Amino acid sequence: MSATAAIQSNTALRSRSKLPAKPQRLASPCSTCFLQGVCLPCTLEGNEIDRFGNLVTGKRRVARGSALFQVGDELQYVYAVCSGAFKTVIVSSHGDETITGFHLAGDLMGLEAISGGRHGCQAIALEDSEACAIPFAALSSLALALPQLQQQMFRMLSSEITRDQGLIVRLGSMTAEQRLAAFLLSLSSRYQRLGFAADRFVLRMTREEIGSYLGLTLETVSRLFSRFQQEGLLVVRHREVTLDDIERLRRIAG
Amino acid sequence: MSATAAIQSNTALRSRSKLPAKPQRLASPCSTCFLQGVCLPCTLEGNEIDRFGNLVTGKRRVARGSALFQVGDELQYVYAVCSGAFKTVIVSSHGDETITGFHLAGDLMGLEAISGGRHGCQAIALEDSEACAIPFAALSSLALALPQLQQQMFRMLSSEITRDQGLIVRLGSMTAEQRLAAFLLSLSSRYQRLGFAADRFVLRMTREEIGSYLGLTLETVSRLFSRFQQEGLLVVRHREVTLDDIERLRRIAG
DNA sequence: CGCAATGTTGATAACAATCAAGCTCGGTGG
DNA sequence: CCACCGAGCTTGATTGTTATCAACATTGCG
Repeated sequence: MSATAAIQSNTALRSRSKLPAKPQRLASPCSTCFLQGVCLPCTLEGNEIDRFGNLVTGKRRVARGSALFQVGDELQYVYAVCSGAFKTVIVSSHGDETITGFHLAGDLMGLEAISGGRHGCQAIALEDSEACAIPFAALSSLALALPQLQQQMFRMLSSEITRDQGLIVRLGSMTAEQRLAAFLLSLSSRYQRLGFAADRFVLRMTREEIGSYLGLTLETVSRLFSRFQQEGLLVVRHREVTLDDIERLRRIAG
Repeated sequence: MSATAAIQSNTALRSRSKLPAKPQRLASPCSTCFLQGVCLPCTLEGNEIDRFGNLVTGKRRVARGSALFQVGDELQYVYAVCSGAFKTVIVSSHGDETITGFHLAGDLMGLEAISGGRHGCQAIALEDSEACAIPFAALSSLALALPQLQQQMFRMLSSEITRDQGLIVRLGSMTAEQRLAAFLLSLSSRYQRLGFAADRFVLRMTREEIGSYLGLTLETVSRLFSRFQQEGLLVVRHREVTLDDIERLRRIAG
């Protein structure tokens, strides 16, 4: 196993799912999922989790580079990332692509489609990944019966708004340096939340993808990584990043 | 009445509210509101509208420049703009302000607070305005009983996501020129939706506020207005804008 | 192994920011 | 009623950050 793989593989969380499942007849996928506590149904209890889990008809495997859903696809499902990572991309009328988000395990995707009934972006796997498909109509119906679930859905939609507005602030009024620092800190805390190290992780995306997300060119991103390294803020080797001075990164990010 | 006022006052829609209300005992505020068809309860019917309207305990008057809610305020209400206009502002740790949205009649504000329980931005009136305060807890409860209402809330949250992601794309990958063109077109269609002219309106915000929203300085915004006028795209006099070539603006906006 | 994809670094250019000066308009007080 | 004042806006000169263009290095996949 390479050093890189040792830093971060899914085994940390995965191993939990290998514990013997409770001998329940109707055990739903969610009741044995290693993402309990992070994923959508995290505020549900016992029997509610099963009712929710029974909605989740299929786990989709998505190969690196392929799409989980496409722009224009009718909204049938919202998706929860089980493993791997995705990017969501908006394609303009001229064909240029902007990445609006990176999505790790436990993140929900496709919420932007609820208003118009069709997906307004595409979700592409950054590595071989899996996502749970949750039929939206059934999810809404169940949410009428489970107040906790409705509340959680409101919260997740609202989180997406909060996240997007954070990005708006960064794009609108921060320098390239501040944006990259904030991006790295955000990744760091998300990995930490998933049980990984906060100061050492592997980027799942290219410099160009980071640039697209941050409104910068890939050259600028590359130069900034070099500069941050020179300044002793981090060590970067290809996609492997070690944050050496998180406090100073925070000050830079503002 | 000045020429400016004639172009756009609320009388266009207001007059509807002067029709005699149905002689219903429990007529709620919403059943006589001139924003029916635009506002949150727009998919509800008859009796449902009244149940919804009874939640709306108070219409808040907000003087130009004052806040409807502040950063850190506990989420008690979400707000629907009745008249006037608001901006929502995020204040960074360094004290600099970024405008994340402008809100006209029928728009909902405060949705970003659902996830964290506290408002993450402040809403400031751009002119003397009114907003309906809707208690969020009661709204959620009612949504459990009225599937149409739940659905509409999901849709409005999702619209906010769509709107924010549109702004992300503009900030991340469009030139100053494209951003301003897109901004004007967006205002245009929103005014049209409210029953006003699409090609002639009064800006409710300063150049500086437009700049903050678009990630530009006020000077750049001012120069762009001048250039657009020179190029025959529009006529701008102070806050009064007439769009003369919407088609070309669309091509610029991309 | 070879090639395409990805990443680094340098030189130059462009777009928008900053700094600066003066204008317009509406409100206020003499 | 008029003059003054200040907020908001316009325009010009200059600077600076980041984009663009270009060359080359590295990597990993087929």
